[in-house]
Amino acid sequence: MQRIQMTQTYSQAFEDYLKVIHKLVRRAGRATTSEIARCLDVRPASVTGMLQKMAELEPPLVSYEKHQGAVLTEAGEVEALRVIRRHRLLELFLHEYLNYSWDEVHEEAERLEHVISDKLGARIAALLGDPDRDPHGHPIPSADLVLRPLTEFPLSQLPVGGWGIVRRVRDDEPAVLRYVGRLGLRPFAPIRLVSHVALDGTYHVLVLETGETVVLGTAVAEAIFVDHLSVPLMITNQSNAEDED
Amino acid sequence: MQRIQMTQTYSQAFEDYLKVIHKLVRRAGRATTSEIARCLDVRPASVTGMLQKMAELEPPLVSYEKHQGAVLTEAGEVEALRVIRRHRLLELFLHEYLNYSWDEVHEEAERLEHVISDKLGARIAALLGDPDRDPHGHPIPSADLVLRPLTEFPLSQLPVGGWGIVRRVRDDEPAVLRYVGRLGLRPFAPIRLVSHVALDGTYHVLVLETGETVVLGTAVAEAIFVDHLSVPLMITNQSNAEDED
DNA sequence: CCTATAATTTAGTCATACCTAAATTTAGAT
DNA sequence: ATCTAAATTTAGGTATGACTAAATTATAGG
Ligand SMILES: [Mn+2]
Ligand SMILES: [Mn+2]
Ligand SMILES: [Mn+2]
Ligand SMILES: [Mn+2]
Repeated sequence: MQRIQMTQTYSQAFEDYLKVIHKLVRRAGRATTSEIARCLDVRPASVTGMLQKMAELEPPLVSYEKHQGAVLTEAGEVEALRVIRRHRLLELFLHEYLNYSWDEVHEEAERLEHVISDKLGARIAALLGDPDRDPHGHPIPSADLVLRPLTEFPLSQLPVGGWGIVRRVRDDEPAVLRYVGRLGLRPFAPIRLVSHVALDGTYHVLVLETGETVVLGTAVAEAIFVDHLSVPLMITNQSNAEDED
Repeated sequence: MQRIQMTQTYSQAFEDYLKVIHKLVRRAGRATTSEIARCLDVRPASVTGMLQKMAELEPPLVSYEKHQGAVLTEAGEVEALRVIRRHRLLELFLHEYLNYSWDEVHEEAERLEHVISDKLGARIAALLGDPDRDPHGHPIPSADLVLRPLTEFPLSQLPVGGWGIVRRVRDDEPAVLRYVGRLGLRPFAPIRLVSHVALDGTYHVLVLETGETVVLGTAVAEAIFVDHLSVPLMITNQSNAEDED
């Protein structure tokens, strides 16, 4: 009568490694030991040990050769997307139903993502109407684990004078989110990079909705991702990437 | 600027031990090694090791002497009630907002109870209107961790011919919950123990709302807890205990 | 090609939380 | 009071997933 657990389940640690490797592979083609260590705040020696284990599982979650870093296998990709989907659905759920602000959702989702069942994930998705963006604008993999390709790039790479539309903001620094939110730089906000002052590394950005021009440092300008907008309020596409969460 | 984490946090294993010890101490005055082992489905040797650790923490969570079993300390009682509150709030939340039936909530809550923050617990409680019963009728400790004393006793102890009102049902056996629910034996259902057939251990129970008389075996009759009802639809109190979750 | 530096891996520990098998203690029955 | 059966503890292991220190490998400049 009991249905067999078809879905293999992995430890919290493996799931966090998978998410980080997924992000780094997207960004750079492969995930190096030291980058993984930095992202997870563990020592590189610990990463080596974990990569060896993940590569020797049946099926292997990563393809790994000494000194060459790791990439995800098909199985690893699937698991990574499952965790990412749970994470982003949870973020949106906490935001929409439980009064969480966008700077509070990430930390809570970071723990919940490892313990919710497929059933709960599906119920949350249904309640939210099968959404495709989390509160920071990150794309949510579909139920069949397809992740929309990213076209947006850091605000800091917008040409001076160019218009853009905010697509997403890195979600792992609550203080950045609160600051950026206060400035009106939320997903779908049209902006214009008025100028870039190279000598102090600041970006002067017009926020169309408020009419204000705000001044951003490098850290913040690299945490905000935008698409080109040829004319204000007209949305276009383009390609490039780099991300968080 | 960051608030220091005032609230000590314990491992999942410790939290599950605390819940079980709390239940057993309520039931029998103390929690023995083998009872704890049975409840948690681990070996008694593992329990001894955990009790030793819990007793040596600062502050200790249990008071423990070799061969004498354990009781909760003040700190242990507080932590136990915090986990129990999270568990029962989660059960009700899953039931009310996410379409979980009463036989599905326990398993999911069993994992979530260890990872939700105080903040999330408070948001859920607020959304539910600070409830005092979970879907099985179990009392939810108040925000300041007061647990209403239990007055109900197993249906099997109702005198033959006596009226009762269902107060709660053990929640750890989904099949029992589905069965009992189908019979109409849910919290607040008035019933009457029509007869007890000693020779085959069955209980014949009139369910007032349906008008049906159902026949229960010992296992089910001991999983349903009731209060006396002097006359149908008039509620009274009484004392005794024994429980689950 | 050679070397200095950075990245990575290896080796050896530690803590948590479980296990089995063997030894010990307690309690109940005579 | 003694013995036996049940409960409990001790001893010795396993698997995770972290760490440090030391050894090794890769890479880039000269
Ligand atoms: Mn996580
Ligand atoms: Mn996000
Ligand atoms: Mn639990
Ligand atoms: Mn319950």
